[in-house]
Amino acid sequence: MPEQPQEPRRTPLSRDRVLRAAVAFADGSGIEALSMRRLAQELGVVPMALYKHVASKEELLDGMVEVVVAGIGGRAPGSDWKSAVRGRILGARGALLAHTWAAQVIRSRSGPTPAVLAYLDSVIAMFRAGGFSLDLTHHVMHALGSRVLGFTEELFDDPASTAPQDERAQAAAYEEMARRYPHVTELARSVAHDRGSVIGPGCDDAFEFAFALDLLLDGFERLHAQGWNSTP
Amino acid sequence: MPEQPQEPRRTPLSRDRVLRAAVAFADGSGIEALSMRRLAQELGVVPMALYKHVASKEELLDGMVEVVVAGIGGRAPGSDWKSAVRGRILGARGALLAHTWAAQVIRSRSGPTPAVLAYLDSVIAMFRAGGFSLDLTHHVMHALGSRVLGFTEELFDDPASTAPQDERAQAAAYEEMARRYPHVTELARSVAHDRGSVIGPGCDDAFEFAFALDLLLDGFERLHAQGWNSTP
DNA sequence: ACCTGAACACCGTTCAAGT
DNA sequence: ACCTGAACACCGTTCAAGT
Repeated sequence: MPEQPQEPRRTPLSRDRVLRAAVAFADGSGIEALSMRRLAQELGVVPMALYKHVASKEELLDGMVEVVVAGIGGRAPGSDWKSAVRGRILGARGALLAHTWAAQVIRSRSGPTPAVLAYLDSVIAMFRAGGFSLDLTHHVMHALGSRVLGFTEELFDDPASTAPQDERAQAAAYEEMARRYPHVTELARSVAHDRGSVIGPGCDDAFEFAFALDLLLDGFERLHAQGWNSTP
Repeated sequence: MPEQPQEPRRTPLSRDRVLRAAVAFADGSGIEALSMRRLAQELGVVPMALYKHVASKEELLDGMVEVVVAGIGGRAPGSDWKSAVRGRILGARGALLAHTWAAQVIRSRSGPTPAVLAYLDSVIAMFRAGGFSLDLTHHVMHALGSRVLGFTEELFDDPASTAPQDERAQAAAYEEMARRYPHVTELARSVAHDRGSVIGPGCDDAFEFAFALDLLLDGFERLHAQGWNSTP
C-alpha cells in the first residue's frame, strides 16, 4: 500500500478553533470580508467542513460575539454601585475597541447570546446591590441601551474623512457646506480649532463616551435618591 | 411596418420613482429582501436600467434614507430649547417607526447624507438659540448619538419571542434561565407582572425612549445652568 | 457512516454585443 | 448613442455521489 501523502492538518477542527479563527480573520481583514468560504480557506479545509461545528453563518457570528463578550473584565468588587457600573462598562468598551467589528455584529444579532445575558446579569446585580428598585433598574437598563455593552451609535464617525481634491474644489465644497448647514459647520470649526488643527483627528471618543455615561449615571443617582417610581 | 406591441411602461423611470419604489418595497417585504434585481423586477425593468438613476446599491440606500429623513416634522417655533428639541426628536422617532428598516440602514451608512445634515443642523440651532455654548452643544450632540434621529440600540428587542415548545421543555428552560441569570430573570418577571401578563407584550418602547431622552435633556439643562465647560 | 465536490439559487456589477 | 443580455466573481447552503 503506497504511503499516503502527509496532510498538514495541524490541529483538528473544533468549534472553538473555528470561532477563534473567525475572530482573528475579522480583526485582520474586516467583517465584510468574512465568508464561510474564505474562513474555510484560511483554515485549510473545505467550506462544508465548517458546518459540522457551526450550523450556519448566523451561529458563527453568535459564537464570535460570545468570544468577545466573554473577555470583558472590569469587575471591581466592594465598590459603590456607581463606580462598579462605570468600571464594568468602560471594561466592555475596552473589549469592543479591540475588535472593531464586534459592535456591528452585536447590533445585527436578534437575541442576546448566553455571554451577553451573563454580562447584563452582572450589571443588573450592581444596581440592585446599590439599592435600586426593580422598577428603576428596568428603565435604567433601557436608558443605557447598547452603551451598557460599551458602544453607541455615533452619527458622524469621522467628519474629516473627505476625499482628497484640489484646493479650489475643497474651498467651494466648504463654502457650500457653510451655506447649507451653518450650525454644523460652526460646530465642526470650533472643534477643529480647540484641537488645534484644520483637518483635525476628529472627536475624542473616550471623552464623549464618558461624558454621556456620567450624565446618565448622575441622572440615575438623582432618581434613586428621590425614590423615583414609574407609576407614582 | 408592423405595429410595435404597446409596452406597459406606465411612468418613465426616474431617480425619485426608483427611491420611492425601494422605500415601499422595504416597507412591505423587509430590507433584507431588497436587491437591485428584485427592485428592477418590481418596477418592470431590467436590472441594469436602475444604474442610470443610482450609481450603486450604496447610493440607493443613501437615497432611501434621504426620503425618510426629509419627512421628519416636529418643528415647533417659538418654544424653549428643551421642548423644541424634545418635539423634534420625537418627530424623528415617529418618522422612523413608519419604516422599520430605516434605523438599520442609517447605521450601516458611513457618512451623513444631506437630509441628515440638514436635520442635525436644525437641532444644533435649537441648542444654540437656547444659549448653549459651542462647547456644550458639541458634547451634548455626541451624548444624544443616534437618539437625536429617533432610534437607539436596544439590547433585548423582544424577550418574549421564544419559540413555541411543550410545557415541560419550557419550564426546564425557564428554570435554567433563572439559575444562570437570576437578576435578568427577576427583572423580566417583574416587568411581566406589572403589565399583567406572563408572556407580556414586551416593554413600552415609547416610554423607555422618553425616559432616557428626558434624563439626558435634564442633564443638559443642569450643565448649561452651571456654565459647564469641557476645559475648566 | 462519514466526507466533500458539484450544484442550486441567489447577489452586485462589468462589459461587450446588438440595435 | 443608447440599451441590455450574458457573464463574472462572488455568496450561503443543499444534496447526492464517492469513499
